Amino acid sequence: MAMATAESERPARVSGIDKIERRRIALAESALKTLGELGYARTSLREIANNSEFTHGVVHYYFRDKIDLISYCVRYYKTKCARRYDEVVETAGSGDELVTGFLAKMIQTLVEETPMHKLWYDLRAQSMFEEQLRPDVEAIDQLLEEMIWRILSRYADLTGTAPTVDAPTAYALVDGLFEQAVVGYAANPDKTPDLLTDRLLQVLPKLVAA
Amino acid sequence: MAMATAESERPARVSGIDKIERRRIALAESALKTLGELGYARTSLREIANNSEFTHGVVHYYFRDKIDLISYCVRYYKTKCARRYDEVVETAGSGDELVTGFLAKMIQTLVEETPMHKLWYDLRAQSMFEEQLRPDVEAIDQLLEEMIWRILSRYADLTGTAPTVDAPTAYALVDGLFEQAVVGYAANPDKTPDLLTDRLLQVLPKLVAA
DNA sequence: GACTTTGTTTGACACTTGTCAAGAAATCTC
DNA sequence: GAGATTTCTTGACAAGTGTCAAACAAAGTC
Repeated sequence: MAMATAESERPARVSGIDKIERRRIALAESALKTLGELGYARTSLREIANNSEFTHGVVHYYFRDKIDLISYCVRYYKTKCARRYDEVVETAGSGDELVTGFLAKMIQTLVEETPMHKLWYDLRAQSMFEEQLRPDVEAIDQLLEEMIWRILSRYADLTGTAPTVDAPTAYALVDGLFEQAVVGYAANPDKTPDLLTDRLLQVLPKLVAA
Repeated sequence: MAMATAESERPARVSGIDKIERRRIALAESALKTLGELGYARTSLREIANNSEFTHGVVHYYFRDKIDLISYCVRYYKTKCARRYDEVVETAGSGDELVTGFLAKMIQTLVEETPMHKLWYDLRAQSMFEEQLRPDVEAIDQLLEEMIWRILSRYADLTGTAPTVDAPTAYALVDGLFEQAVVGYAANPDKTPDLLTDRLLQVLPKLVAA
């Protein structure tokens, strides 16, 4: 019973670490589901535990505190989302094909993973008030910026042009449109995907030039 | 004791409704101050009351419940922010002058009213989870969109061009850049204003064409 | 087998939250 | 002035929070 307040002490067992990591992932996945539905502010550790196969005590066995859990969730989440368009970027043979594939994937994730995107914008807002979230949020933002930049660069390549904005600008623009769509999706799930497509089609060509 | 003497501050007689409205505004202003600092999630009614000259019971005398207060705050806030650039739009005599004035005002509000902007992005995120906030948030979004559109239209006029994107698109783009700046301002208050200026200068000309 | 380590449940703690109500104080009405 | 009305304070409430720790179960080790 010496480890009740688990500091930086680690159970020195390799297979154990693996098992621990597995549990943490399971907890994180469950937490992400709840977080995506309720948002950061309204999600409690008990609620997370309730929507999982574990009890609320287990959460504290695997995570130091709430921020530690959320932090882990955010980091886990980021590994799943920033490579979403890689295949499209690599396989597209023309500018049009790239744009089409990119838009299709973006609409797909907007529709199928709405809760995750809502959570992301929520967490980014929370990071303005909760310093502990900032590093993780910044890291994801960086990843997303690079993701957009890969797409824009490739698009320029395929169309024999060059980007006319830098990476942070391109990301902010596309992200602005996407966030607008995520927010609007709640009120208008039917129209929103087409609107987003339309708007991106307006904008993308303006971000490159010969 | 203090009764007979100085009453310089107290308005002698105000009609009941007016007085109530005055109190609500005072409460709202106090609440906005606290909300801007702590964010929606971490702001309690008691905290609001503590940072004001009232006690926590008064809040419930003037507002039905918490959402009623926040709602009122949001509506009060919106009346103060969406006309921020009107003077610039009306007085600018050339495209350059308009852009310069617009950028100056935007940087100014970014720096001087950071908490309000943080709160706004927080509240917009919360509205995705809390339905009662949605109507107010939508109304503000609409106002901001119109504000941006007035600027872009005028800019087009002054430069003998026409906008090449529609109003929602223009708003999403500018808002994406501004939100990026608000989030970044916490980590990097020195560089951020210049970066935002630079990025807007990159983008604005692309939103009009002859 | 018995013993130790690891994992889990359960229940408690101290605290904060929104809400409300009873009464005090100030204000208004006559 | 006295009485009625509005405004405010205070204290309480039930519910929910993060956190922790002691009892319990399981698994691993000798």
